[in-house]
Amino acid sequence: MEKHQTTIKEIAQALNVSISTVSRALKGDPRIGLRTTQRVNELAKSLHYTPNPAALLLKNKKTFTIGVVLPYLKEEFFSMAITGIEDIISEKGYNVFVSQSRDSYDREVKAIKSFINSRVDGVIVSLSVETENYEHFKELEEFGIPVVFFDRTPVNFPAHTVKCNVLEGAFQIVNYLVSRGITKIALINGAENLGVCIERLEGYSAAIHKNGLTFSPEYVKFTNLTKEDTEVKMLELLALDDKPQAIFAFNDYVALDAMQVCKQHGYTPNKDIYFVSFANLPICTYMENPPIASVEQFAYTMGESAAQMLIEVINTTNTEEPFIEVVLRTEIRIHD
Amino acid sequence: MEKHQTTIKEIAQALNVSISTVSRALKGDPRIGLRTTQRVNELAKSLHYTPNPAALLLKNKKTFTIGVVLPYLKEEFFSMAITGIEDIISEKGYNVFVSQSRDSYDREVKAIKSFINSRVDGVIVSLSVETENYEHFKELEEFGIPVVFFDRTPVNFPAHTVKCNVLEGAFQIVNYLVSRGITKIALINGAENLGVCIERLEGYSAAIHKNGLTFSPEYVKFTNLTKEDTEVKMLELLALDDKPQAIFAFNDYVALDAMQVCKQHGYTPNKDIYFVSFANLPICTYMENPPIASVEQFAYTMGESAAQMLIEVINTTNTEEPFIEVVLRTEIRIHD
DNA sequence: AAAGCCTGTGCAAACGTTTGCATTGGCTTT
DNA sequence: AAAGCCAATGCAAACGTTTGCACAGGCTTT
Repeated sequence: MEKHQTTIKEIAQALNVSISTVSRALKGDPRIGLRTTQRVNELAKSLHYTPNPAALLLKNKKTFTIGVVLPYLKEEFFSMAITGIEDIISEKGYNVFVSQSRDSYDREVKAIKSFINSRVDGVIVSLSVETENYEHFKELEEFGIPVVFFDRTPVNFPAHTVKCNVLEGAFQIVNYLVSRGITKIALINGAENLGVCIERLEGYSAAIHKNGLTFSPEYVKFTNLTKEDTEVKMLELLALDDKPQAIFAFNDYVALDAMQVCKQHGYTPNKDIYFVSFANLPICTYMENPPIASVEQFAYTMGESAAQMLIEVINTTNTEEPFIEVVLRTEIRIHD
Repeated sequence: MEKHQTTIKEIAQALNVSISTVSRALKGDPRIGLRTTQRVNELAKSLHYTPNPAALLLKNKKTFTIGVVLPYLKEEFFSMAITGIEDIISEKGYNVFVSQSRDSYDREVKAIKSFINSRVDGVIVSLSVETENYEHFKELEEFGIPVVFFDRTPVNFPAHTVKCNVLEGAFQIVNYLVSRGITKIALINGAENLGVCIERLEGYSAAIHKNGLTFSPEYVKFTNLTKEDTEVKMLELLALDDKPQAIFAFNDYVALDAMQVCKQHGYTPNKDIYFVSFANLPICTYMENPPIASVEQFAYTMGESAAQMLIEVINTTNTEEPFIEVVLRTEIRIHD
């Protein structure tokens, strides 16, 4: 009903001073007399005055809004990351637009365009599996909107990034398996266009070689992360003459999907076939049979760190800064 | 680097016409000549013109932005609901601000205040467990910002709401247990100030009475939804002389926490003690031992429906509309 | 007592749009 | 050939702020 929003002008009229006096009084400008400043602030408070953000933007060219595009909120890794982002960003007085790409390139592009339209001050992205083309981020650049990528970062496209040391994590976890006497280790990786997948593969093969094992291409599968595709790839592994003793999965979701296939075919996960993965989702603590080890991803920290970095970049006037890359340390967790 | 954003004014100068002509041409005003309209649109496109939202807001008093506050994104119910919201809202050209209350009243209030500051066109809320006081929503009302509540709706506070028929669902699921010959049924409910909890209790006791069983107060517990509190309440139930044969949990998360306590004390869930719950999270399909039955919550549909309702309310000029209440039908799912 | 100097305030332009109300000029009427 | 008309366009105010500059009046200097 009371659709009315108080303006500076009304305060000015009520107090019989000029608009500029009110404006200055509200931000504590020392040129305004103490008495006036007080009266203005009191009235503003009692009238529930809040500055109109549109007017501010028009003057300041700043929306105090950032956009976040990530694959799926329902994946605990991402919902935790966004919590980290939210905590940092809201502390600095910003708001967060959230958009899910659901691993679709088109949705990701649409989200970015919409962020451009609403003139966000910056964008945080974790790429969809489908994304191979980075034109939409170049467009962002043309508008002077900075971007920070986290976890799923682009390949051959210099940018501000936050990720964990995937290569090292993959290396360590494969090493761990070998140390337990397991030598036939398969990898169910994500799509090859994601940097994090390439690094997993590199870490995996480095560990294989370092331990004097032979790298078998038929042990390396790529899934597009859907349950269906993961099932297909797992079945292929089970159909091999020389079945793997352990599966290193792209993340816990892939591991869970793969484990189901095992069960359906009479194998007991982590007994007949061991599983390890990336992510270490809290939800796994509820499982009967979680992967026996996983590489911690520090989702919350990654979100915080990306947000922190974005704020810094936004506040940097010098536009020709070099790109910042943060790599979080690696930790592997043993679950049994 | 190219921080510049094209304005209508620049297009006007380049084409040697007035600003108003450009403005009208861009929106296809029939008063502008075909030739001019074409030239304007071409240039606008090649210059990547997008209208400045601040200027639009200043004129139209509309941000095409809505705010969503909900407890935890990491709970699958909420992340699915927000997907439904996003789908509807983005289709209508709106953007979504997301904020998590993490079941804290203070955070919820802060989120609402921040939405007021940024002049969102509407707000969708699912209450925190702590919320008993609705002043912050009254403030929203004073600013003429409509609110729609979903799932966790307020008590004794008339508002637009979307929820499922919790009472009926609770009734049916308790009935189901009784039909399997189980008569000693405990309820681990959420906090009493949430309407959805009151309804669970009502449905539970209705089913108890209808089946001629006696209602035992010591079988009814309230948890603040934290793992710790749920554990305490579950232990209390296990300590009873007359232990319950089945637990009806507030939702799947509470059920999972309670089941862990069972296991730690040597009881096998769904064998020694049966579990049923609300929510039916997809993640439960990965569990060894999911609750044997759950009440479907239709998270995505609820989100869609809330968003749809909000858009309608926003577009209603008549501010004195009665409050709309949508109640989704109930379905229970049997898992064994 | 004139000159200068603070202190406190106001004016008006600017930000990028939209829109009610002119204004222009060519064409059709009579 | 004057009057009138319509199509096409332009002017300027308004939305709520910020801010460089100007101004008034009282006070201190000489």
